[in-house]
Amino acid sequence: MSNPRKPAPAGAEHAPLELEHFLPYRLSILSNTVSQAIADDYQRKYDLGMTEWRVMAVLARFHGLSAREVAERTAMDKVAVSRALARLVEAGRVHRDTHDGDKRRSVLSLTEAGWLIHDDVAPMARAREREVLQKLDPDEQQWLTRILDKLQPVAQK
Amino acid sequence: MSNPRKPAPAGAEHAPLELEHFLPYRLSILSNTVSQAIADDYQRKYDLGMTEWRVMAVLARFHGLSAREVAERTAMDKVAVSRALARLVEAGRVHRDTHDGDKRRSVLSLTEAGWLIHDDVAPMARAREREVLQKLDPDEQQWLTRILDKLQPVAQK
DNA sequence: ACGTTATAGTTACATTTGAAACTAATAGCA
DNA sequence: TGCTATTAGTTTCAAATGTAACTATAACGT
Repeated sequence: MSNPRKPAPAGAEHAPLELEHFLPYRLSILSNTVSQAIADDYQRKYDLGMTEWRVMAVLARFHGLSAREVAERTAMDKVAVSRALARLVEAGRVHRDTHDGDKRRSVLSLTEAGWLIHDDVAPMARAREREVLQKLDPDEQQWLTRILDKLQPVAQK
Repeated sequence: MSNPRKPAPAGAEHAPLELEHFLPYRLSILSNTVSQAIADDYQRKYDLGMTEWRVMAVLARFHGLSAREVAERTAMDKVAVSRALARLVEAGRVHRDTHDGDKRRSVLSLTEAGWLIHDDVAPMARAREREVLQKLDPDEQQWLTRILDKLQPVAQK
């Protein structure tokens, strides 16, 4: 497999973008690869989408959230959350009650079945994360955390 | 707006995932935000999708690529490339020839109109990237590059 | 209490995306 | 040469996603 090099443009006053050094491009590939690797673990096994898994993850931490609160915690929009919840409730993985003083709000929690799935998937997800992080030296890991912390506010519009 | 804290689960032997510290989750939000910020610049102005822009970017650097080679260089799959090219050719932004010795292959290049768009969008994209990077100190920028270099192989399956 | 405005959540529609099947052309090999 | 396997690229169908409109309930101001 010889590398099929192609010549750069003739005139070359065009300053084309070098995709492979372009931050947004690199981030997007890395992000997709990492997320996909994890999703592969549970997608087939439980017929569970990434959005559904994220909803389950926050419901595992916070009891009795409303759909809107789930949306905040997952950085998903309310339509995506609504759809994920519809599937999760249908599948008997999430229980949906109505708030006492406000009939608009739902009160959400994992069911027994939901917990079983969570307790299987969460360790797998953590293990995958570890696999990725172990490609980095400890100091690189720390810098990465620090960098993500700094860029986080950019992401939270 | 008081922070609506909710109690952690009672039993607490479930070890739920803390999404906001979970690498894949953070990467995905950051990646989406950054890419979207850039895409907003050209999406409306030129009715140009991110996939189409990426195709244009590699065609600006490498002349006469085939669709498959574009797919390799953009890390997109061939179906996505095929669709992006269909739109670009239709819009008169990319010229599609057939390879001399192999009638299956296309030989692609930007048209005059394509170059005009490229020369407008590329600097905008670079400027946005700079905006993001300037949130980081110089040493953090260097670490980020180094970290991405190290994780790159993970992403290139 | 009443009309207006805002909020929680769902539904509907249009667009995007992905996987698999398909077509056309080339390559490999007997 | 002729048969089979590959490769380039497109089409098709289903699932995922985004936007806007909609329903129901609650909050607010008078």
